[in-house]
Amino acid sequence: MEELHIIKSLQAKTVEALRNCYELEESPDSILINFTKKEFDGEYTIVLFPYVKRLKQSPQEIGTKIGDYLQENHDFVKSYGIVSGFLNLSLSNSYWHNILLGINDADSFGHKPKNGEKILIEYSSPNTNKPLHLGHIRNILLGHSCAEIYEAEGYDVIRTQIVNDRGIAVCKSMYAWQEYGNGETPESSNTKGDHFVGKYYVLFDKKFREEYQSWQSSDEAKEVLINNIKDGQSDEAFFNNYKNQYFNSFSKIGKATSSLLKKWEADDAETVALWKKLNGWVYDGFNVTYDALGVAFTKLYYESDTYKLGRDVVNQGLEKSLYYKLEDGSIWVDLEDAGLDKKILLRSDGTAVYMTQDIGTAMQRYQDFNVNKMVYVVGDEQNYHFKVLFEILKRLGEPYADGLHHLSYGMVDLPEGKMKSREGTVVDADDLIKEVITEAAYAAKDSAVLNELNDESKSEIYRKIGLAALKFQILKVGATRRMTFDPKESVDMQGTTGPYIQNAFVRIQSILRKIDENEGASDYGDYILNTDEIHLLRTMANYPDVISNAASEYDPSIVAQYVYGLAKQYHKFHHDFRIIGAESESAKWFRISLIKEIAKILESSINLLGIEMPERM
RNA sequence: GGUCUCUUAGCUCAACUGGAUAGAGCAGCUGCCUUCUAAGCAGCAGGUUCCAGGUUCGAGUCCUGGAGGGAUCACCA
Repeated sequence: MEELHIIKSLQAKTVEALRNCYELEESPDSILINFTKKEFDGEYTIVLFPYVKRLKQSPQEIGTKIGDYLQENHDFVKSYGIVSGFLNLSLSNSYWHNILLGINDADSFGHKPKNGEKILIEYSSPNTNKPLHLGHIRNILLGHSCAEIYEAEGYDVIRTQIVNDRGIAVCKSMYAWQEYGNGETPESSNTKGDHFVGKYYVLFDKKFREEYQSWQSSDEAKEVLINNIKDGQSDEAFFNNYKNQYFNSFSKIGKATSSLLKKWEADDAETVALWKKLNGWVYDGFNVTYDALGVAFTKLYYESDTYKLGRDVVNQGLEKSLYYKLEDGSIWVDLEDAGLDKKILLRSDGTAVYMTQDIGTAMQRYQDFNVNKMVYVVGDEQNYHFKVLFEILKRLGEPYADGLHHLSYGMVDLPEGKMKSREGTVVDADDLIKEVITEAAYAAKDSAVLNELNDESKSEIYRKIGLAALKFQILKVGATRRMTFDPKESVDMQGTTGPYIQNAFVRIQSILRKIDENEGASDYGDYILNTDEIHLLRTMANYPDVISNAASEYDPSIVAQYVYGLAKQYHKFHHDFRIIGAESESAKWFRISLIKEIAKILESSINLLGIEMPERM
């Protein structure tokens, strides 16, 4: 369906015009074509400035020549107008009819055929010691949406995570549960598993602080204080700083926790069983949240499996003298010629650091899936880490090194400022999901349409609407941007929101339900489109490019802006024009096929954001 | 302090990657439901695009300097 690619086609015709009129060879991509501003006539605008100097003619002259050429040689160009340096083209009525037919014929308009390429996308990747929060939601939605977008673009997509299931944090929950839990379980306490384990993580912290507090008045503490305090430092400031050292050197429960970690690393059966039990609860909890958000994964990677990966690769790098070894045995890579620093890859005791694991994991994934592209959806606080990782993989000559991308998204702030777990301002994912659904139900309480439905259908609709509000609010913001999330706005259902878009779809469905399909569409080929219809078709025809653009930018907000724009255009059209009661039979049937396709594109594009359409609302 | 990054209407965000008079939503004010779903539409008001220079036909967008926020500079992950 090349004909549907209006801009590409116009670029090609413009190249042809420049060649035939001026013997000027231009590449199609260099021809700048925009949507015509609404205050001027026309649909597409060719920017003429670039040729003014080279052709030594005025924009008026160049525009006239190209305009005349296009009009004479390509009958789909109906007319043109020149305003300052812009050549505005109007396309013919039959051309727009063909566009609509083409969209209708397309199997799944906007989606590209399989291109045989694979892409792996890593997202979510939580720690297993506390429940998911608002920050994870942004991560998950971005990752899931990118996966959908790449699938639409023709890729095979592997959705994955690296679950941070090991380390001292997990052991804290384990210790606290063992010590204070009295055998309590998520079932016995009727608590979601991740929240249950998170409770013990918090409890650990509380117990530790209590222990630390009382230790501070001991003789031992006084001695430490006298020997280590800096001039001018208050006792309080000293102890605040000393927390980690206390944990490692003096704390009873700190020692107990470290010993759990050592036993875990030594594969102690009892410890591993405890670890598995708690992590199992956490996973049960996470899965509930993933289900609620409608996301799933192809394969999960666990740090407990991968944390030893990468070490032998480091030794290989050492042999190729990509890396060097210090006297203490630690191994480093020097990336200063790439504008980066020196980075440790193996500790002096021979154990791996985070970077090493990531090298090993990337290789593992390549082995597992033979992918040429890998995307990491990780917050922008790790920008430097990924620069280094990608540079190292490049130097190792990994075959996928050019296909690596860090989808670096900005942190989510609240109107009051940053989320801080210490101050209890972290927005819990499950609470938030529940809240938006409740709010959607509340907003619908007076809806005559919905009140006719049974409870099950109603709550399904509330779920779709509430999640749409939440997801759209997050995804409409450019992925790399830091964003402010106002919970009050997330339950807003008016304006630039998910429900606004759903409503456009629902209004179409409502009309289509009233159509008697048996009546049969009369031929509407002679129907003369009005400006609003042409502009709708122009937006619709742009959908494939929007997907491609969103994919190459790794940015779902491009799709979000698009689908909002289409919904907005439709709402106005719906308000201004009658469809069933149109002024003529041909207008009626043209509009019916038009809105059918609008509905399909609205649904298809909002699905790329992980949002579902209700039939009624 | 070094490096990276951000700053657009009262608030939250756009601006097709250098193109026409910088656009939406929210909040505020005003209209429009016996007519296909008003979770809608239309209107009013709101701007020195942080500041100062530079590049060119043309700058919110590019370059330099400055101000203010954020991130990061571990043998943590």
